[in-house]
Amino acid sequence: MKEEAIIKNVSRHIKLDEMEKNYFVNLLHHRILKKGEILLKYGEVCRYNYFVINGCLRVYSVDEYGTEHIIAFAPADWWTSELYSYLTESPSENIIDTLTAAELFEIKKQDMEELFVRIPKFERFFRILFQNAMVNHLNRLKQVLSIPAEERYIQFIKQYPFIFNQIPLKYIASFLGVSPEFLSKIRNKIAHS
Amino acid sequence: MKEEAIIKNVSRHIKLDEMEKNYFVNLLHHRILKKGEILLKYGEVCRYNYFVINGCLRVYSVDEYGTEHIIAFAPADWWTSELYSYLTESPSENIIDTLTAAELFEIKKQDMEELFVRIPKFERFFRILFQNAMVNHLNRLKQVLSIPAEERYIQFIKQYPFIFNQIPLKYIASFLGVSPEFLSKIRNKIAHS
DNA sequence: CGCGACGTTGATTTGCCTCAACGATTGTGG
DNA sequence: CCACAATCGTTGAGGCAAATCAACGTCGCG
Repeated sequence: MKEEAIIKNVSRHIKLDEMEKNYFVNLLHHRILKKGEILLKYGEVCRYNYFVINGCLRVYSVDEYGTEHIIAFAPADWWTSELYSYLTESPSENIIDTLTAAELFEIKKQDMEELFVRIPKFERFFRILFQNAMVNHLNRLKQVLSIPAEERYIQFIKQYPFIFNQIPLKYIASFLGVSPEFLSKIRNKIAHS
Repeated sequence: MKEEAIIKNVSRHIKLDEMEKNYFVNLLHHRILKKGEILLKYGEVCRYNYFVINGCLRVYSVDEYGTEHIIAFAPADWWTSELYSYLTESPSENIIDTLTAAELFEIKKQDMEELFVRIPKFERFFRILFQNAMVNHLNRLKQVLSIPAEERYIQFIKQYPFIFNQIPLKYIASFLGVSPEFLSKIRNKIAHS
C-alpha cells in the first residue's frame, strides 16, 4: 500500500513501533497531481512538508529578467518544502510545481508540530533532513564557484540518473546554472570524446 | 564590560533575567587573537560556536586547484561556526581564521546543549540564527546564478560597509566569486560613471 | 495532421580569467 | 630607523567559458 514508501523512508533514520506508524500515517494527506500543477505559488506561505511517492517536483525562483532558477528537484522518495517560508511563515519567493505527473503526501505544519511533541523521534528525523538540505546547498554554492559546467553536468548525471531520465534537459541546465544551448554543446562534446 | 555586547546581541531575540544572563555568561570563554590565527583547521571537528566582539573572521574552503573560496565573513556582533562539522561531529572541509586582530567568545558544544535544557529560550535563539544562515546561503546561491559580478559587488558594499572598510579587497573578490583583478576593473568602471 | 515544446547547431558577443608588469603601502629584520 | 621584502591594488594583453540570437529538425500531443 502507498504508505509503505514513506514509512520505509522515515525508518532509515528512526525506528517506529506500530502505534507510532499509525499515528504518523493518519496525518498524511495523499495527493495525485498532473504535470505542471502548482503546489506553492509565489507570495504564498508554505504550510506543508511534501513527500514524493513518484514523479518529480521542482522548487524554483524567477529573477528580475524573468529567468527561472531551479533551487531543488524532488524526485521519488524525497522530501521537499520551501523551508524559509515554512519556518518563518512569510510569503515565499519561490515556487513549487510538478515536472511530471506525481503522487505525494503532504503534512500540515500544525500536525507536524503535534507530532514532534507526541513522538520526539520525529523532531530528530526532520532535523537530520534539514541539516542535509543545508549541506547540499553549501556544496552547490561551492561547485558553482569552483568547477566548470561540464564537470558539474557529469557529476549531476552520476549522482541523479533517475532525475536525468525523466525530465527535459532544459531544467537540468537551469539547475546547473547554464543556458540550455550551452548544455547541449557540453553534451555534444562529451559524446565525441 | 566585555560581556555586554553578547548579551545585547542575544537580547534581540529572547528576553533574559539576571540569573539566566549569569548562567550564560559563565559558559563563555574569552579569547584575543592576532591577525591570521586559525580557529578551525581543515579536517578538525568543530566543537565551538563563536561570537565576534570585534575584528573580522572568515570561513573558507580551498578547492582542488588551491583557490580559496570564502563562504562567510564574521565581523563584530556576529555568530559563526562550521555548522555541518559542528552538528554532525565530522571533520570540517572548511577553515576558520581571523582576517584582522580579533576578540571573541567561544562556547563549547556540550555547554550549549546543557544550556538548551536549562534555558530552552536559547534553543529558540540558535534555531533563529540557524535559519538565517540558511536563508543567507540560499540568497547567495541565487545571486551567483542570476546577477553579474558588478551588481553583486554594489550590493555587497551597501549591505556590509563595515566589512568592506576593514579587510583587503581580495577577500571580497573571493566572497563574490571573481578574481581580484576583475574586481579591480569593476571598481574602476564604477568610479568612472 | 499541424502546432508547440524541445534539443541541437552555428555565428557572434560578452563576462570573466590568466599572466605579467608596475607603483604604493605595509611590515620586518638588521 | 632604514632598507628590503612581501602584500596589495591596479592596469593591459590575450584567451576561454558561456550567453545571446537565430535557424532548423524532431517529436509528442491535441
